[in-house]
This record gives sequence, structure tokens and C-alpha cells, in this order.
Amino acid sequence: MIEITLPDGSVKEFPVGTTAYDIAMSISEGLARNSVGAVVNGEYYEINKPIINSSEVKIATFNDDDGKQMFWHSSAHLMAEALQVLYPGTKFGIGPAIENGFYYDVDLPDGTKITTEDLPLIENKMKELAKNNSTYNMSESSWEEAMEYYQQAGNEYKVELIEGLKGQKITFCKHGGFTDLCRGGHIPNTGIIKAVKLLSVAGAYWRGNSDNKMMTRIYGITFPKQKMLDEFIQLREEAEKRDHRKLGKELELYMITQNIGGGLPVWLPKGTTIRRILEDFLKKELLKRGYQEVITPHIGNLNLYKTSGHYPYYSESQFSPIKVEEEEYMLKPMNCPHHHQIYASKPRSYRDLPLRLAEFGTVYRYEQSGELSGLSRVRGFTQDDAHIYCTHEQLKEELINAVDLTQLVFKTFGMQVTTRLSFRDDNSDKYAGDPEVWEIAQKEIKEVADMMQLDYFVGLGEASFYGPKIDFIVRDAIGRKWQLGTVQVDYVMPERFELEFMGSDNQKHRPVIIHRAPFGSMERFISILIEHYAGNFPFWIAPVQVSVLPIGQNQNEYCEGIYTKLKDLGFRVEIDTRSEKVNRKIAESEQMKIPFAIIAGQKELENGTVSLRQHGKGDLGTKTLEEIVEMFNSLNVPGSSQH
RNA sequence: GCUGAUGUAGCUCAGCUGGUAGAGCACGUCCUUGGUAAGGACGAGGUCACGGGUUCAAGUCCCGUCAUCAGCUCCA
Repeated sequence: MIEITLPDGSVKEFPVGTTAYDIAMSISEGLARNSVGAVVNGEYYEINKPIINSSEVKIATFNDDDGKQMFWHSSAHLMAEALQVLYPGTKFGIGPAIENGFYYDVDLPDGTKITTEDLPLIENKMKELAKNNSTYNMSESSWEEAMEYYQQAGNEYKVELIEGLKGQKITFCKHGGFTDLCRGGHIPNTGIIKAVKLLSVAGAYWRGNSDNKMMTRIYGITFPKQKMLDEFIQLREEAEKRDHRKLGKELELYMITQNIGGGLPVWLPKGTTIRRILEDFLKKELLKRGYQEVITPHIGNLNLYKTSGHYPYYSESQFSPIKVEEEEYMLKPMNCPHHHQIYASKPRSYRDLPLRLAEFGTVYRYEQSGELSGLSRVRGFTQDDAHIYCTHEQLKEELINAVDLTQLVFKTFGMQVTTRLSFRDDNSDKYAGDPEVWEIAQKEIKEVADMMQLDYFVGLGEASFYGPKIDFIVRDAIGRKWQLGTVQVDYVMPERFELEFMGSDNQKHRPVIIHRAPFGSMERFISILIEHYAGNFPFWIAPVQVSVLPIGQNQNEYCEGIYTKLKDLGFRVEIDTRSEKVNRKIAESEQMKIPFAIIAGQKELENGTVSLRQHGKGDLGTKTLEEIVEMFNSLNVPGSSQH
């Protein structure tokens, strides 16, 4: 007998060679019916794979992440089988489960191309094959046998994968007429895949390396029930409505025109208002926290960037230098070197530190054309940048302050973030500076993260070339991840720019630099903000807070008075005196997602009152202007989530 | 930059297998002065992304370029 420990901690005895299915049955028939596989000591097991030793066992169903992974991994096999039938000679690369579904990278036979139009065909073949209820059968062979198999099959991709598994037993998975190199962890049979949707087809470099051949990647998702697929599709459609590129146009926040240039967003009046509100909010915080604001030019001498090392390190992603009177200038790709010049402009004493220089600095980077996307990825953007020059002793406290400010920003806007400690990859030579100093910097960052009880993960190889970072990452409406805020430790630039301060010991010392930007880029932050609120900005951010709508032209004058009063009080207000019906005016006010509409007809004019309507909620009834102003004042504070 | 898809009026989109461009909204003028999500009439508006080619004839077919979208690579 062996002992099986279940997730709730209970331990049961089973005979040697029992299966997850037997264990599930012993709990309930329903669980057994819904189980798609099992996690045995952290490894994925098929439901019928014998368990030999005492183990921790978790039964996986489609309702948990492990179950989904097995389901989608198995679905990738099914898609591969369909592709093999439809496009004989296809070579298969890798086909993993991902967060929402799966993909398979394939190398199609010469002359074959798969486009979006072909996807339904493949879908149908998958559904057809699924109905065969084929089981996923695992088998094992020696490394040499496996190698020979794929060498004969002429599949250089699998050969490469097997090379990486030298000396190990190789496992295969076979279902229907398809055999694949596979570690294991499958659903009981193809028949439980009831709903199939192939989502997109795109190119993907083999092994993620742009020097390698580009394969065809097909993304798909499957479900055990059609209803689940319907819900998934509906959710996706809802998400697309939040897309900032769509809302940005509809709400007249920004535009991008080729006449100015791709990736160079133009802020329209309403978008500019939002941006100014965010800047005002942050500037106030910065002053409280001892920052000093500076302004530096948009271009700088190329020598600066040679000193910093950004040029030529990033020369591929910078605009070409501009030659003027025998000197070369760069559109600044970052603000740091300019701030370092301010630091270096006079002798500094330890008494001056920490010196915190802040700038909403606009930088220009040559991003590859295929990368540009709305406000998220652009060629010109403004960082809410600052550089903190401090002593080593002050570093931790300053890091804590910087992280705290970043957290305040996300809290103020109610945004969910994940935190990444971005560390160096020891196997890479892209980093500047002494590895030992890196170790220290990373240790300091980790200590701060622990001290502040950040819920973080470590990203190796995610550091910048001059130092480790704490990055704050959010998702956009369609699930893509973007880095927003960042706090970085830098021992390299003080060396390169020979920054110094006079210590209390009358000796010269190097300061440490913290680079930090809570919003990150104003453009990207606002793109996320638009999607976060689905364009329904809270009152304090809304570019137009209230629209005044006279019912008939007889009330235009009365409404002008209200409009002027609100405007004088500092509210962002619009008035619509057109000879349109009030329904039309309301519709347009709602469509522009303006938080409130003040409506006045003959009745209100005679009583000296107004009627108030809230966006998305409807008529709030008759009020006096005083009541409304009081309410608006209470809503008009940073961090207020009310609309 | 790479792979694939797409590009028609300010916006959203129609335009079947080639036969000389349409709708709704927006815009302008006029009528209408209305009670909580779109009142009516008329009008103006397009080198069908751009450049070549095939054809008697190209928005439609072919090639190239540019841009947008999805993904890959990259991201100080």
C-alpha cells in the first residue's frame, strides 16, 4: 500500500499502482467524471497513470489552472493531428498551453500558407478528430531511438529539442494517428474537447531567436463545454470595447497621424486635460517629498550618450544623430545624462544629499515599426522621471520612498499591478559595471522589497544594463502586459560621469543614483487608465465633468449663468445651446461619458433650480446649484473613485 | 525589422465572379423650441492608402511601397 496525501492534508491508503482516477472515485463520482488529470508531487499525470510511491496528489479539473493547462496542452496535440491530416509534411516545433489556450509552432511544407481563412477548416478537422475519443498514450524510448526517429522524419526542430535532453529517457505521446515528443500530462481522451476556436495565426521565430527561421504559430483555445467558449468570446468582445485606441478616438483624447509620424501621439484638448491632472497630482506629491523640478532640452550632445553608454548600446533604437556645426546631437532617448550634468554643475557636499531632481521629460526612441501600438508603444513619450543622488547609507530609505510613491500612484487610480525584481542574467555580457557591485545592489533591492512586504517575483535578465530595477507591471484590456512604474538602482552612471560629493570626512565619494518613474510613461499610463476605467473617468479626472443642457432656447440664458458659475469655480464644464431636443443633448453627453449633466427647462428656470443627471445612472432629480457645487467639491479630490 | 491579415467620405462600414462609387452618423443651410439616450428637409463631401502592371475597361486581378491590426524579436 502507498499513502496518498490530498490537498486538504488528509492521507489515504491505496494499493501500489493506483491511479488518480481511482483516488478521485474514492472522493466522489462527480470529481472523477470532471477530472482531466492529476498533479502528483508537482508533476502532471494522466488520470490513468499508475502511481507507484506514496505521493501528494491533486485531482485536476478544468476549473483549476493545472487542469486547464493539461486540457489545452492536449488540445495543442489535437490541433497538430489536424494539421498533419490537412497539411501532410508539416514539421512540428513546440506547442505549449498558455494562459488562455495554446499554440503550436509549425513549419509548413514548401508553398503552403495558412491564413485566418483556413482556421475554420482546421477547427472543423479538430472537432471531427476529437469525436474519435482517442486516448493519449504515453510511451518511452531511449534517447538514441528518439533521435533516430526524428532524424529520419527530417524534423530538425524535434532533433534540436532532443539534443537538449541528452542522456534522458524520451517520452512520446500518441493519439489517433499522431505521435509527438512530449513530457506528459494529458486529458483522458480527445472526446472531452467539445468546443474549439482557433484565434489567430502569426509568425514566430523558432526558439524565440530572430536569427532563426520564422515558423507559423497558430493560437487557439478549447473548452469542455460550448457555453464556456461563448462566454470567452463575449468577454473578449467586451474587453475590446475598452481598448484605448478605440476609446481614445471616440472620446477625442489623442490622435496619431502619418502627417506628423507613426508612434508620435498628438494630445487633443481632452486628453491633454487628463494628462495635466495627472501631472498636477504627482507634482504636488513630489514637492511634499523633497523633489526639485528641473527642465532640460529635448536634444543633447552625442558625447553625453557615449559617456553614459546608451550610445552605441541602444544605437539600433535611437533616432540618428543630428549634425550641427561639426557637433553631433541626439534627440534625447532618456533624461538621465541631462540630470547628471545638473548634479555635476557644482561641487556637492554630503549635506546636499539626497538631491532629488524631477522632470516630466519627453524622450524619443526609434521603436521598430511593427512594435508601435496606440499610446502603449510610441516613438516619443514623456517620462515622469527623477534621479535621486544619495549616499550609500541613504539608499534604502530613498528606495523605500520611491517605491512608496509608486504605490501611492497605483492606489490612487485603483490599478492592480504585479511587481518584478528585475535582476541581471549572470550568463549575459550585456551589463556594465562590476558583478560584485551588482550583487550588492540586487541584495539591497530585495531587502527593500521584503521590508515593504511587496508581493514580487524575480525576473532574471530583466535588469537594465546599468543596474537592477523594481518594475511595476499591469495588463491592458486585451491581457497584454506592460511595464509602468520603475525604480532602479545605479552604481554605474556615477562612475561614468565621475559624480562626486565631499563627505564629512573631507574625502570625495561617489553618490548612488536612483532612477524612478511612478507613472513610467505618461502615454502608456494613460492608455492603461483609459482601459481601466473603460473611458468612464472618475469625476476628478474626467476631461469634462459636467454638461449644462437647456431644454429649450428660452433657458439658454439661465443655463449660461449656471455654466459661468461652475466654470468660475474651476469645474470643467460644457454647455449645449444648440436648437436640438434635450434627448439628443443627453444622448451625446452620455456618449462622451461626461459624469454629470445639468438640465434646466422652464420649470427649473422659474424655481431657480436645476435637474441633475448622472452618467450611466440617469435622472437624480431636482437640486439647487449650491447642493450640486457641494457635491462636486466632495468628488473633485485625487483618488476619489466616484464618477 | 520578421510572418500573416487589412487599407473605400471626418467616423463606422457596404460594394457578388472586373463595366466608371454607396449607406448611416458627423458636417452646412433651413424648418422645428422639445422634459432625461439621437425631430425633419435639403446640401456639400471620395485620385477607392500610394506607385507600377495586366485589360477595351481596375475599388475589384498581379507586383512593389507605406500604414494599421494580431503575433514574433526588441524595449534604457
